[in-house]
Amino acid sequence: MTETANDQPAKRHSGRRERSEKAILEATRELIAERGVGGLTIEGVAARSGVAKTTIYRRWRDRDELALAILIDMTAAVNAPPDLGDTRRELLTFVKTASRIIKADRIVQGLVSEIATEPHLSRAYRERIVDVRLAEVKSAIDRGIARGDLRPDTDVRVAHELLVGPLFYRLLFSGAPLNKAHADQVVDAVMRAFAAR
Amino acid sequence: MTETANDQPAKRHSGRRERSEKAILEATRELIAERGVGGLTIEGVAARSGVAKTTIYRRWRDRDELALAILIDMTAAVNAPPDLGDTRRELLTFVKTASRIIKADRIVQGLVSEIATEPHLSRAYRERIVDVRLAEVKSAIDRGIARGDLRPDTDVRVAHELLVGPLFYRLLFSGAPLNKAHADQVVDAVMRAFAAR
Amino acid sequence: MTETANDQPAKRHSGRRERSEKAILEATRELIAERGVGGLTIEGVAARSGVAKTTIYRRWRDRDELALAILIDMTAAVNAPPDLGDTRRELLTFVKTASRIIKADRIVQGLVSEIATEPHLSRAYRERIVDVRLAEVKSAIDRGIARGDLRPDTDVRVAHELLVGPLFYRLLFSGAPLNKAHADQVVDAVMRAFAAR
Amino acid sequence: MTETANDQPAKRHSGRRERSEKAILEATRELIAERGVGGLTIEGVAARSGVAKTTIYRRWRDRDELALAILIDMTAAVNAPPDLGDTRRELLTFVKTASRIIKADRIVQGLVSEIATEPHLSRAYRERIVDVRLAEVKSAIDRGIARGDLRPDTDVRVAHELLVGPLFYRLLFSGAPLNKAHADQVVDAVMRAFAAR
DNA sequence: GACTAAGCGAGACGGTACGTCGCGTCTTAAA
DNA sequence: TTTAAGACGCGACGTACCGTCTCGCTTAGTC
Repeated sequence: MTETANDQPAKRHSGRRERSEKAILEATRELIAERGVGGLTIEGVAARSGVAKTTIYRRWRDRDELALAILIDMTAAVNAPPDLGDTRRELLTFVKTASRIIKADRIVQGLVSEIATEPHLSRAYRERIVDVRLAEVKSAIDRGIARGDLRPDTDVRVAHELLVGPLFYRLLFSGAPLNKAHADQVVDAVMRAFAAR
Repeated sequence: MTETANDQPAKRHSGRRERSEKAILEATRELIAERGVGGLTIEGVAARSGVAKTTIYRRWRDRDELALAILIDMTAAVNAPPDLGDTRRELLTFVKTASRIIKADRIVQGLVSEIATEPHLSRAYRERIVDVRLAEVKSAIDRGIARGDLRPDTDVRVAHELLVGPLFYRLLFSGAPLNKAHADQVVDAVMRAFAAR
Repeated sequence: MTETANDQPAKRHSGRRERSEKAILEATRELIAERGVGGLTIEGVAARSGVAKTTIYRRWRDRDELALAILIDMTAAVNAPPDLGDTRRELLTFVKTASRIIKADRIVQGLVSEIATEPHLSRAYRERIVDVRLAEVKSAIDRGIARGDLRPDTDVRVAHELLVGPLFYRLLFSGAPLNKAHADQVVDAVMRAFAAR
Repeated sequence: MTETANDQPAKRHSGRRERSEKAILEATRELIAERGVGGLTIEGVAARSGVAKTTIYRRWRDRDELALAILIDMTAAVNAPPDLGDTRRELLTFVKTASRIIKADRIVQGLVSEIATEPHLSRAYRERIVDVRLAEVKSAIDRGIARGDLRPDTDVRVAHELLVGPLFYRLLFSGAPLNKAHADQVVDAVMRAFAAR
């Protein structure tokens, strides 16, 4: 299944589709960055991207789906923390990465209500983000257990919630900063909560 | 019943004001319960309450402020857990109460984006809810420290986030259930994380 | 039921309604005159009149209703031909007036399909125009019968159709001119068709 | 039924062309019958006929041209009334045939505005229909004159208008029925209007 | 019997207008 | 003075079709 010379079988006919999709996503990202998710408008995207409104609606059902696509695109780009040989460092990396992502462009803040409310978006978010993150945490925790750092009965789901829940709480409600110190505190607490012995 | 000179001196405003305010809030609550925060509309409230739109705008700047009033009203109604003589039970009570409240009528889900986004609402939410909850947790934790259950350097803010963060994460993102078992798991983890010695 | 001094009971509150209605109708008339009924657009009317689209839709269900209002307004403005003492001259006056009206601004041409097709508009047109014209013809014919010019069993409805049918046929299909000579020919034919004896 | 060398020599173009044209016209007729001319849509025709939109546009400039093709096709199918030896009967046949045609599928009602409005369609309709009908009436009237039933100076054009004008007026505006009795009344009136002597 | 050009299906695209919703402002008359 | 009533300008929604425009595939008709 190696990619031989003839490798554009997917390029069906024109690249029109791809060109306009790129323009739409770029305009969307710009608008969100400038005015927040609340200022995201299909008409605005159409105007800025030079694409017809209809073309946007041909690909995304509505405003929220478009925003979700951006969100998933941004979020999914991050990879699992590798095996660093140090459980605490791995969890810290995870938390810091998560922090960085959820702060970006205030997209999460603007979309969380729709995600929590529209079954359609809930499912997409869960499958594309929550489950992926969970798997990342699981691999780190499994290594921690193997190293004898964490107790074998550690509940990955709860550990995940304890790691990221505080971040979202600060982001959405308390307004407290998401910084290195906080990440340290959270990881320390989780390490103690699930320490072996 | 003519308006004679000697009116009740305590009846400050008019009575009309209170009557219509009551009607507005009731209609708002009903609409949120029936159709969620997204289905809450000033026009709908006016129609259902028999009050003019103008009257609503006279009291609340906009849709979000009205919804926030309802949210704060509901949330603030809950009181601090009393001294039960048992740190774990006190924290569990706190978590279970918080669970119950945030699930109510899906108001939090519908409003979180606005809360996280509008500085106006952020501040109101922080002062009226976050700080109050934090104080409640603090009193429970202080008692826990005094009893020798928790370490004296326990960071109340982080402890609070670890207690409620998982709830919000489930509510808003993962969709996992908020039940007694989960509350137990979270409280156990926090107890271990901040156990004395 | 005479109009006494106090005669503006209908002027409910502001004249805003009337002002915007006037602006809408004026813009509509202009657009029809410039570009025909086919070029009549709610958005165009809104733009030209400085009135919001919603305000237009508040008064007329859609494009066709608005155009019909203009049509009826124009058409209904004409009155029955008076008793001229001469049957032929009365019928000729009727035909010439009808000619003039139906040519105006090409509104009839643009609307006829909708009138013939939408039950809603059909009924309005019939009640507001057809029946009125019929009554006008009837009074002329009745006088003609009384004068001994026309046969007593003249069918008014058919006579009416014979008088105006040719006009509409020229207007809509054959494109032949609607002028004095044609009016004469038509009236002469009708006079002969229903001559007494 | 294999395609041997000796295909019909007359089969000029390709066969594909004819096949898709047939499919288009059939779908068009069905759509008009089901939903009226207003419900006729190029996209609908393409969908129903299994033909690409492009193919339709290759043959007809737009929606109206396609509809007109159908209209002319239906209307032109009728032939001139033969010499029946009776002027009144011949005119009656003409009127009844015209009645039947113009009621069919409400096509005339739906198209009349376009016919009256688009110079392109006006001309086509005039040449393909009006003039043809006029010739038919002329031959009947010429025979009537020859027979001594009608006056020699009978204006064929006006007679035609008097015969069909009432039909169109009923069809498009008054909504009165097009039936045998009405045809009789119209023909009687025209016979009297142009009777010899 | 193979080659080549026309005809075709598919469907993406920019565009215009639709009719709707709810916003927040404003004006008036009654209470 | 406060209210109910409701008209208004406005911005955006998501939809329906329009007519145009590549694309490659199919299919005759010619060599």
